[in-house]
Amino acid sequence: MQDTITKPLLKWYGENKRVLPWREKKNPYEIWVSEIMLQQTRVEAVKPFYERFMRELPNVAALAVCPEEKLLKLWEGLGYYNRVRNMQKAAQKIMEVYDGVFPADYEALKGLPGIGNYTAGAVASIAFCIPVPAVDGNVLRVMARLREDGEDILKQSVKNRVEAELTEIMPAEDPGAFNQAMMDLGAMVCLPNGAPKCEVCPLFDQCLAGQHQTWTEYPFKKSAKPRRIEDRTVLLFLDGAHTAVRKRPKKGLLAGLYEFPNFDGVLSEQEALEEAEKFGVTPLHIQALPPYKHIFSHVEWHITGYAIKIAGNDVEQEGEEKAGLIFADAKTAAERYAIPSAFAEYAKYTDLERA
DNA sequence: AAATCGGGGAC
DNA sequence: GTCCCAGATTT
Repeated sequence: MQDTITKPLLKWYGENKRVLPWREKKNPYEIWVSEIMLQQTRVEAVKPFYERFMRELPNVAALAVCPEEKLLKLWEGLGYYNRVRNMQKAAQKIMEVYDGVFPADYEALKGLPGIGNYTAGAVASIAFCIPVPAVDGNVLRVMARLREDGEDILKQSVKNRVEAELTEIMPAEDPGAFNQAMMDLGAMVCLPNGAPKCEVCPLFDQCLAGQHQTWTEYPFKKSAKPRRIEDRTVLLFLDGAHTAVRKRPKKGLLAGLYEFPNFDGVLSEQEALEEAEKFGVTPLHIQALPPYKHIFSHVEWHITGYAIKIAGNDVEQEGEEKAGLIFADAKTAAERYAIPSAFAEYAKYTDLERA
């Protein structure tokens, strides 16, 4: 039973595997960084972030002591920002508890912040040749189709069962290749949307969904709860040289990142001007900006934007803080502060008055 | 078990 | 619009 899957799979992998930056080397740090970035994130999206991150922070020691602002800039636009904060906590733990050496142990890896079953399996198998499975969305899809298993793949019980099944058939020689082969198969052949390429699949002969052409039914996922919609109003303060940003709270959505001042609900021009005055600036003119819809996983922001020209003498110096706002040159702000996409959308209007 | 946490590409 | 991506953590 084992060979009917592993043999053709590994043969296919040897001939078709993708060339990826993190596959060139096998040191645990490089594997780990790639796996964290790849959580819920497509390979093509990760590539440029990975190259830059490895250049700036080439080892555990460098990551452990990196200032948070720099860390967030390196992650800016990648999303799920707790990933990088957890990664730094893990780096610090490795320095302190493991004397700077990555633990070559599955359970020890799972004990590091941000490393769950999947990532522990991936790092253990790829970097340390430990025969443990790495079950991600690709693997769950491949397995559901192979078995025509209609259970909800989001259920923990299903993940546990798939892990157990794979543990039985894992080859001891190169478990990393086996795990990556399953994932490459899911990403390149057993496609999530549209028709899978069953005609080139090395596992077609043992795939029930392939044989019965029932692949549209697998994997099954309980439909997600609809996102709630929130109205927000963003204010872009402009005095000809500066714009205003502020740091978001330490917890919750986009924690610790920077934003343009914004408010719950849809503010009228009058209300926006009143809010502006509370910051101690003198609004001279207000202009509506194009509305923008930003979609997160579980919430959707419908954003109303205003550009508000303020008196030039409101801001006396670069980087000045005033009522919780940081006034800075737009270009400087972009270089210094991590601004997530929802707000970066409005950064393109910072030179509005010069137009 | 359900909710939270980003962003973007493919259809 | 929908789906889903080399998921983990908190509630």
